[in-house]
Amino acid sequence: MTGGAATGRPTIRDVARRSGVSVATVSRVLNGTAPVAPETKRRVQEAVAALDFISSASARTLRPGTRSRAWALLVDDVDSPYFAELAEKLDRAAQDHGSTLIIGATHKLYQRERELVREMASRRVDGLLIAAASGGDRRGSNVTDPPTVFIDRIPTGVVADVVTFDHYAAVVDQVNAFLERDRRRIGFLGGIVAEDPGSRRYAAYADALRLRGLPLDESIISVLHDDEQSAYTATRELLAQPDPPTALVITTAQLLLGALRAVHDHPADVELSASEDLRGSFLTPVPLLVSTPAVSDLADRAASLLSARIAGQRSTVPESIVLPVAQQRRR
Amino acid sequence: MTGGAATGRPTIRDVARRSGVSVATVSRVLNGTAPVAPETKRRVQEAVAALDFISSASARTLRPGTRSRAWALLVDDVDSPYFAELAEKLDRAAQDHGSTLIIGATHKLYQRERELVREMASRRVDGLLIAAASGGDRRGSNVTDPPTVFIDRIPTGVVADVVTFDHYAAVVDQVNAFLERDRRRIGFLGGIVAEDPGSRRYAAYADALRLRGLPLDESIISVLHDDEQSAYTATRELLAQPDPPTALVITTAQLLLGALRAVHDHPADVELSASEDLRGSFLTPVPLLVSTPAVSDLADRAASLLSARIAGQRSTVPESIVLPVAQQRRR
DNA sequence: CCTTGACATGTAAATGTTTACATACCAGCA
DNA sequence: TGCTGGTATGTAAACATTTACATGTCAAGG
Repeated sequence: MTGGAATGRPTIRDVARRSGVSVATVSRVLNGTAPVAPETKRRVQEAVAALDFISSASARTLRPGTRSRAWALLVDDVDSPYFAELAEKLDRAAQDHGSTLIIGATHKLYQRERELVREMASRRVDGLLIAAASGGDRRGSNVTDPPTVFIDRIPTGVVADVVTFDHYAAVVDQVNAFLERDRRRIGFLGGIVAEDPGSRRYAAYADALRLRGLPLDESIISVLHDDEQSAYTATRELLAQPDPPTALVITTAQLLLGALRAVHDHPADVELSASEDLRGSFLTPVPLLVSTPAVSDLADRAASLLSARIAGQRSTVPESIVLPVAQQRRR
Repeated sequence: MTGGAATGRPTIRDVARRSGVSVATVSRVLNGTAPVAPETKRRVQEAVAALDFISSASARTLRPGTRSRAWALLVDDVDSPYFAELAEKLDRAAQDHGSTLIIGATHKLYQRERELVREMASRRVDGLLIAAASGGDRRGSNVTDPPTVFIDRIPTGVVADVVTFDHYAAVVDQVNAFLERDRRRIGFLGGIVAEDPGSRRYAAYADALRLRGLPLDESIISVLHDDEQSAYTATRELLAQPDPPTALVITTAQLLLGALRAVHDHPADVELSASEDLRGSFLTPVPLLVSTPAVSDLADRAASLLSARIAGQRSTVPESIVLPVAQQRRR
């Protein structure tokens, strides 16, 4: 039994013993921080291989001034299509910076988000990427928190680095596109999320109509839970009215899915637009305009902003980056 | 400046100093491991709150016999629809077990997978969930590795815990469903992945045909890269032949997407089946039968198997769980 | 009054790694 | 010979936390 402690993993001491040198020398071989005689180096490497030694990140991180080489990403849910692309890009970015990405899902519970922030702080992550709803107020969060970048969510009560899309302009574009196609009775289908970016989208819808002198008609506005079934029901009800909308502005992918199912099951003369895309949206039975935010750009910007913060200047004034959103016609 | 080391975070010493007790007492208050006088406890908690003290997971994990309370999940890519559901469930499961899930993407590179396994070992995760392609041979991996459960991938060269779906039976069911509907000229569209589960699916397709006395016709079998564009082209070519297939067995969601786009753009008398579903698949222009594996069951089984391994019996014989796959008609 | 034991708290060792500092050796040179 | 300086290596402290062990106080029971 050469083995170290209860974990069963060999330690640097085991390697040192086996190769007949001190732990310092082993460390130097491992990190190449100082010259080591070729013969010694060979013996150490042999021992490392034989024992399958893997140094403990915990012990390494313990020393002051050392990075944990871990980034944390907080999202609402892991299984949203928007998240998938974001996580993919951020994972690559973190990897490019030699770090591991730790993902936490808040399920839109602010309480859970706070827990996760502490959890990540406990793991001493080098940086925090928050793409979660963050319903609560962030005031009072300590300055000793790790550097944080908010992604597509504008936090309340704190000035921080933010990278976001211009969701407002995107919805305005959608409304204008409808008007150009002579669709003037434009309804709205959105989630009840009071937070960003849902609120920005509704504001854009309302403002765009007002600007064109069109009335804001509550009978064709539906604000509901962000799930497919609710959207299905709501769409059917909206379209079954005496004077139904001829176009619908939809916010999320979930809602789009429900609306598509509704018009698929019960054809209607309506056009749709959505702020999130869906794989397979080209199969739409009705004309559809979707926003295709460049999520990979978003991720890149967030990653480089974060890595800059980690690298140094925490005193600099917070940055706020707003990316434009393109629209794509699916039919 | 009460602050501790370079990280800027207060340490347990800072809390001790501020509340006028020893570090041991602070630890006891934090963990409730021993009785502490009410007044003392109050003072400590006050100091903890004032300093926003969060104990270092690294330091805690250092002691032998201590869990890191982290699980690692290795997947091919973060942005596959199959992964999303899996990760969501496993994240919840890990949380239920008081652990954090760390996700790593291998991008189907075996080299990267090996790196990640070491990386996770370095972070001393309590358990490893591998849902990645694992093209390589796992022989020689050290016994001191953390407890590992393979998810929907049967590793070569090692006996380990495995939870998987009966993909073979699923494809056989698909073929039989076609035959019942008098579709006898059944083609195949699959990824070139030599590994599991792609290989199992092709075997099932071939066996099912053979069993019914049908020929294996290479002109309606297409094995290609697992991306949408390849599938689009391949589908068009298959259907443009003199004697085109009247049905297509498709493996992945990516391929299904391409095939759907092809038959959407160029209608044909063909029926499809797929081993993975797609949100919005109900919009299919042709009859479609999809496998709907109960991913949440898979995740649950994997999680409880892993947690059992972590809890104790590593010597027990490896378990192999195979879950059945249901089929759903989308049209 | 002395002993016993419960309870509250402190001291210090231990965990795995890195690194500042010390040591040892050896060649070159005055 | 004695010094200098470079190279290879060892020693031990530091990091943040937990915990075995020690210490001290106090009340109850003899």
